[in-house]
Amino acid sequence: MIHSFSEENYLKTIYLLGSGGNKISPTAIADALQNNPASVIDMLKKLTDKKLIIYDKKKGARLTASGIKAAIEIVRKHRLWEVFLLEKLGYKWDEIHSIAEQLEHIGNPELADRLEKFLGFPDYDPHGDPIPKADGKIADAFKTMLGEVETGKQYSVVAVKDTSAAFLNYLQKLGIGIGSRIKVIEKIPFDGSLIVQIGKNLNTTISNKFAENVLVG
Amino acid sequence: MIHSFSEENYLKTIYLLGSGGNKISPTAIADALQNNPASVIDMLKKLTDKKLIIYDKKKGARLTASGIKAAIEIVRKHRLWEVFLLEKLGYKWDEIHSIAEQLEHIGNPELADRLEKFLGFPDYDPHGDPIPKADGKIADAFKTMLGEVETGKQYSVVAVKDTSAAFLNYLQKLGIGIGSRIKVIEKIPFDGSLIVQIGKNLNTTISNKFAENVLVG
DNA sequence: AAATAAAATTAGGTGTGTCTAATATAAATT
DNA sequence: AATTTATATTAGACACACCTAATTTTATTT
Repeated sequence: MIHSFSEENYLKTIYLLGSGGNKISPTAIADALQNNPASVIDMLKKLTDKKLIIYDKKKGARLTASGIKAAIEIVRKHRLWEVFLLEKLGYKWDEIHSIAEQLEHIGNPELADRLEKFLGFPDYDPHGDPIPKADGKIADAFKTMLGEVETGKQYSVVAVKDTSAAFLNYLQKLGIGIGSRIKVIEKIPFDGSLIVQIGKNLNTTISNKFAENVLVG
Repeated sequence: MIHSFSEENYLKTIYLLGSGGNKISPTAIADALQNNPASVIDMLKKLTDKKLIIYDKKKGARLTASGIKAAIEIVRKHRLWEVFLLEKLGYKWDEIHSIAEQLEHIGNPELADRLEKFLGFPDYDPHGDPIPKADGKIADAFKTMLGEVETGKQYSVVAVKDTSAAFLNYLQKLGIGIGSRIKVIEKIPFDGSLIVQIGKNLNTTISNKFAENVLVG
């Protein structure tokens, strides 16, 4: 089954809104898609006809099995392309999302699998979101903040939350990137500062605020 | 200036048809695009309004300076993505074109340059067509058939023409891929067969037909 | 419960890019 | 040159995905 660019965006949006457990209303979708509830209703009808969703005014929109399958494929491609853009093309964290929103719609049956292999089967994208596997299985969202990990244990940086230039520059200065090995040596109770070990560099002190923006696993 | 997916396809088509030196008529474009001359006329009007082409019934369609610039950008992206798909994702020669037709429309100002750098600034795509540089400069089409080269001189395989499974399997069996070093030792006048040296393997005999489908430089 | 506010829906319309069918123009053949 | 054939063009229509404005339904206040 082939879906249009636009249909794919609706499926993805419904899927992502659904993970929050909330009711997926036309207004919620319109809000996410930055368009009009009337447009959403039109598309909900079309997706219902194609048996990709079930829509009920009370319960909102819910994906059918084939709708979930299609949505996960798109999310999978999106997150794989994000890894590619960051790791291979050197884009910054805050630039990859919008490009991946285009790339996720490229259609070829083998593309996701080949890309995944080329990237070394990454489990998480640079924002810390799990990359669905070819069979549709998805790991738990991996979102442990550096500020919350156990002292003395070795972790890998899997993603960052802030995308400001100031933050990214500071990351670079500290020599932290995705995949960097990091260990919290000591937590300072007074202000939540952390004394950490980054790779081989011993005893770097970082602020609480900084630690909240680094996701590790 | 941002152009639609469809406009980009017209610009690219006009550009590629133009390289043959022929008059670019609405029917020729419709033929290349597999659509209707009436649709083409509509689009020619739009492209004329946008000053991307000049259309004259007698002379056909011709790209303006800005039209050429836009077209070359698309061709550049197409050919870079083809290299990526072949070399990095391991697609076969005959699979990459249709995927690149989609990828060429991904819009981001830095994408072509970053991709080009990642691929090591390739000069030709896997079909032997030159990849336009960032400044729009394009090398001569590189299309010397193995059957026409000088005896005794070392060449590199830059592309292949045939895309059949039979041909590609045979290529693999002979140990020939893009970048393979090849030297013609002797040409047999009777049937045009060639005795060649592939890499370190001495004295492999290949047919005339085979040699016509291997492009070297 | 009535009034008000918010959300869902319908009706009708728009731009884009396509189409078919009809007509006009140009080219080729006799 | 007249006829036939091919090409170019116009006119009108359609699917897609969106829009605004009006209406209905549902939820929230009072």
